[in-house]
Amino acid sequence: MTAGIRHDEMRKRNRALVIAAVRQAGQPSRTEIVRRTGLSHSTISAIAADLIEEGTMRETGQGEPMPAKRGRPQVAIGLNPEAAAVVCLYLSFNCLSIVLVDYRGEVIEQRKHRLTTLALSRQELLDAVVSAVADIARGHGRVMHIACAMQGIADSAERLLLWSPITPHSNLPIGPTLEAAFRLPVTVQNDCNMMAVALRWLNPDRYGDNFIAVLLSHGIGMGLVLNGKMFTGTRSSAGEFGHMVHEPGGALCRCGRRGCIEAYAGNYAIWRKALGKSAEEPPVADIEAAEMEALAELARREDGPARLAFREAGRALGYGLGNLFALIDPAPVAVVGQGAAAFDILEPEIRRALAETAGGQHAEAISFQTLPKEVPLILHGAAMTALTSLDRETFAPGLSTSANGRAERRAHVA
Amino acid sequence: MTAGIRHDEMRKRNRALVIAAVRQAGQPSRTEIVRRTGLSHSTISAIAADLIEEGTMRETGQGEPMPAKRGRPQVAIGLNPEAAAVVCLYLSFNCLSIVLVDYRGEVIEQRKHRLTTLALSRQELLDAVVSAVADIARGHGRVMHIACAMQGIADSAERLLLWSPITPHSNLPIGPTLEAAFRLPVTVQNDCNMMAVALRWLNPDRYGDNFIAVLLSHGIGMGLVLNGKMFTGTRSSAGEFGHMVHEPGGALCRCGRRGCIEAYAGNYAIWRKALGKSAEEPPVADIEAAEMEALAELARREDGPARLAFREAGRALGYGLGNLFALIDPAPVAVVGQGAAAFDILEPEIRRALAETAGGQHAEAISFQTLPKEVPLILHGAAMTALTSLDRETFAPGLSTSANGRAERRAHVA
DNA sequence: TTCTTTTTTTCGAAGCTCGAAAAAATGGGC
DNA sequence: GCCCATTTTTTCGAGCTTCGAAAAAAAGAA
Repeated sequence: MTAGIRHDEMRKRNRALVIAAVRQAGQPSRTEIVRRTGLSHSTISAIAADLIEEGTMRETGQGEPMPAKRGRPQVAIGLNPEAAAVVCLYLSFNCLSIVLVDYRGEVIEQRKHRLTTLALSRQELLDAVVSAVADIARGHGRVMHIACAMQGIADSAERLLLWSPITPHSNLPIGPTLEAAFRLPVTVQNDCNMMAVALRWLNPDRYGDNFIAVLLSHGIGMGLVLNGKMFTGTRSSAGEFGHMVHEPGGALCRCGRRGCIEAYAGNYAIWRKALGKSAEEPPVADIEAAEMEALAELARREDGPARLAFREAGRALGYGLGNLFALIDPAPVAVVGQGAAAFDILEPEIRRALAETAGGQHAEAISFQTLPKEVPLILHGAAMTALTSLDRETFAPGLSTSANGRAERRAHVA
Repeated sequence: MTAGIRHDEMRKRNRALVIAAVRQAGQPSRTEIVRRTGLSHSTISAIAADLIEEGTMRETGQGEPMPAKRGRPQVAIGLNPEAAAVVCLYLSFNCLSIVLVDYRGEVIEQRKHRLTTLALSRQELLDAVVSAVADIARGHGRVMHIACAMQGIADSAERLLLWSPITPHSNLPIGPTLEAAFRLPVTVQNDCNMMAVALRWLNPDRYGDNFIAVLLSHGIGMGLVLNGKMFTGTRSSAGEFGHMVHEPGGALCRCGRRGCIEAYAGNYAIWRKALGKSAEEPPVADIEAAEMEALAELARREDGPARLAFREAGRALGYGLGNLFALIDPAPVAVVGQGAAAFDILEPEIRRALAETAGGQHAEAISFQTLPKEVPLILHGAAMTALTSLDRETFAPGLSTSANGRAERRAHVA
């Protein structure tokens, strides 16, 4: 049983709706917002006036040069870049990428720190993150949110990094640490989920209510959007696609179990097989991108263990996707990361395996898009997560009239 | 971009909220509704008065004898059983179960028709369904919805039975046929989804926002609730858990493919293996419940092919669940149908396999509940689906005041 | 019988959205 | 260069809805 709709909440929701419409449309006119939200001209006029006066939005002359029509020209409205800023960071193996983004979503500043994540102590790792944030936020007064994306299993509610391949430590309190240091709301999310969020913003036609983002890199990750919502099981991890069992008792996986998809399709698995090593060989910690590229080139050129390795990877991925599709019906797939660069080698085998599964009944109709660079995608997803959270929680509840007082009183009581 | 909230829609939603609260609580007082919905006393008083005047709800004296407290006694409110009735039917192998249910959810009448579904022509099957509905609805004027649950793959939007093991025909237009015959809204759903809906109503504490209902019977079916919503992929089928691949290229499945979970854990698979037949043997159409029961008894008593068959079934189920849990995190499981009666034999092997998967990290913590009888569950789920649909679409939009006219005009325009 | 307590209804206030009409801002035509 | 047509945006009054406070109702307790 959800709460009933109160009168003041209606305004709050409609404000949020207007902000969302502007964020999606870029620089819509009031009339365009009317069309998108279904609200009346009068209401949009009132809400827009409020939001402009509060500094959340601003009139931006003519955004795109509208086709010169007769009649009063439309006034474009955009989000005010100075209304807020957010810091987004992506913690991955030996690398901390960090960006400062304005309220519109434009990157203000961008840095990359190299660090040996496996060697750092708990405290050193936390310190590195805190100082990177402090560093990039320095001199920018309006930072209002910090969004963290990370490899591994995150607990979004508690904002912990439960487990990650990049560090031997578990239950890292990234969220609480940042919150204590900066007194700002912090979100902690799995990197693949952030990819999915980004894809949705970048290409809503293709990535609509149901789709899958697969990260093929040293490990295998997945972000799942189902029924129009990011799916994040009970924790924020879910989508442990890479650790579905492909062959019971099969190859040794980084997670210590056997036969996982990742143990056939992760970089380390392809590398291991291509170099003729045993499937029992413990996974190496990292492989240079150039080295994987060289293996792919070799596999393209000649028949041999390299080609076999990629084939086996494709087969594991195909069966895995087929099993997934059996559960959730076929949906568009985005293949992101290192593996996207070698997708030409993987694809035939993926489709062959898919065709043998229930989910792949029309295997040829399933559509893949490849995006080799994952980092910009992940950071963009984190930024949009942070910004939409601001939209809702900071800019929507602030009512301009006295109803505000009422809402606040209620909040204190509850 | 969803539609904005209009003023009249607020009332509509709050009316729906009140109806839902009453349906869940049974016979709440107005004060109890206030507590559940978070709306004010005045609002509840007004909405309740409207709904009672319209005949949707009624005051029902004291529902349960409230503990005699001081003060004005609470007046229990309940749904008016005469406000509507719905017909729910379940079409399964050789059997058509059908019930008439009042608006409160109580069964008024209940019948069971035997028919040889595999032998019937398209038209004969449709006619059988229509005449069964006409039969049970005769003399009950207020039937307002027909809900169909069926084995197989349903297209809920078009209300077709796309494919089913119970008939050689495909794309059966069950929904359109019933709609044409009775001029009533008709819903068509997969049987396992209806089980899940029912479980949620019967035990909301256990079956909350994420859980799994598995039907172990001649075939294997699954209903999935994720993020508090029935998950029904792009069509209403999804959850083809039984056709996830357990062993690539393995045993022959009823679907014609190889290695599906069902080809190890369906009744026909257990029977085939227990009787020492080859895994290549084409699946038989049906097996008597008594015969399966006898096999289970044999497996309990002595080591041998029967026990082996159940073990293999458990192993396939365990790996399948483990792979599912890898994707969606562990969740409570309800095991329904024939297989629930033999769950004592299956469980150890299920847990053993689970423990070898990523999703089964804490295999012993995953909790199973067994419910041997699936039919009442399926019919109850269909009834609740029909009734909540009525709640929303028939009783919530009917505003008592003149705002109604406005909403109707709008609906015509749109 | 009167007082206390709890539930339910009534009543006025405040806020929101809406439709219609007015105002604003521009291009087109003569 | 002026006036009209057209489109966008704002203004204004009406109509609902929710809410809080106070009153009314309906019992048990003293």
